[in-house]
Amino acid sequence: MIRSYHHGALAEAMVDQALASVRAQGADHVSLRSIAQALDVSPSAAYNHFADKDDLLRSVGSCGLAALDERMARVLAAHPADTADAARSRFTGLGRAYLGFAIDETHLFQLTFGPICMAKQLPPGESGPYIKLTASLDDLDRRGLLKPGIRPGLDLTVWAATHGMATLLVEGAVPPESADGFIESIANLITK
Amino acid sequence: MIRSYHHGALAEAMVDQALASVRAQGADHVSLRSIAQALDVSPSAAYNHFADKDDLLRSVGSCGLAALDERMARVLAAHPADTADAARSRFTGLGRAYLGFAIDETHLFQLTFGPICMAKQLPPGESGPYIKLTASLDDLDRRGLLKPGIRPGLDLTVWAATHGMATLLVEGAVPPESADGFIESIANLITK
DNA sequence: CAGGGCATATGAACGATGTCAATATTGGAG
DNA sequence: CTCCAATATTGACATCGTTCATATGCCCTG
Repeated sequence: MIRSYHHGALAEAMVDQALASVRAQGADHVSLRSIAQALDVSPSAAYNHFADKDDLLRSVGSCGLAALDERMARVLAAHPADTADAARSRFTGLGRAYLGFAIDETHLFQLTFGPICMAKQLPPGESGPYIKLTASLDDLDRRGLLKPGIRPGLDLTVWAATHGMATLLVEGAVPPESADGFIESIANLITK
Repeated sequence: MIRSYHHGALAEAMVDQALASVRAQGADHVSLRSIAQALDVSPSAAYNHFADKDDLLRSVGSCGLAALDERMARVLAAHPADTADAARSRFTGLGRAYLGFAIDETHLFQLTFGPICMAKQLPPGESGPYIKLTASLDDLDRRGLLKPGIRPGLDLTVWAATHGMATLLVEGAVPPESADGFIESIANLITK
């Protein structure tokens, strides 16, 4: 089939194209129609695979979350897990990966953690990034590297701090150079 | 003039109406046309006073920032500034005001700190809320209540943390009940 | 192999939106 | 009183998300 009437894998193709468009222009400036046009498909074809434009964007957001998770996974794979120094490196590495994602993939970050995707999606407590954060804090705690008595609720505190810094970076409220210092600052606050 | 041809104060009226609409439905679901219709004015009348829809929304965002600043100012006015205990109360009070604004005025918060308003606006380092935060940290520092050596860069760290928690609250990623515990957790991390 | 059903795509249409150009109205300064 | 500049209107355009009726073709049944 040279150019079959049926596309065959429209769903994936649309997510891919939407992902590229979001990366390039940001979710607000991406139209269903332009995505369809890029795939040589009629605009209404999308509705066989997605309920909404928002439904499609949510799929793109999942890719964003996966991309972030992969960055964090790479950090864990790169650092050995044995020494105590490594425990701290793993923690700061995870933080830098989070902020790096925000800096490198501004638009995708905005979609992934924006209102469209956050509503009606899995509780972030079960997402890969959050689990990795929790595990890293547990690791620090097990080795006695945390300041005493601060472990309860620390997940949320650190997550909020990192996520907040990421949004400030994304909005240009703060220059990218401040990212590393911020991570170091967090690490200094929670470790002895 | 009973119903003059000219409105007379369209600019302010549109900001007021837009503010109300944003509070009710969120900035994404507010249209220029509906605002104009609510004021019995033609849609294009707006363009005598605002360059864009975004330009109008930026004015609404300024109101949001002002509302937040007022909440924080009320906290400072309510707490006496003399005792050392009060210094800590002022700090946590400021944080609670910030999160309270996010919880009570979800939509307005999203607009005020969203991409539309953050771009092309005053650097947040000069905004009322940020200045109040800095002053509060200086106060704690002056009284020797901060952990030693952490003051440099603390503004950014605390701001990011609080702002991050606010966005998580706003997106429903975290329940409102966790707000107070979060503030306490931050205070415990930075004070002796 | 024939044929029919079902998932998939099309096309035209609707209502709404942001924006602009041309025109009309008015209050107030000279 | 007259005329101007500010302000509003009208009408139009392109674009958007979405829906409905219709067309297409692949696979499964007989």
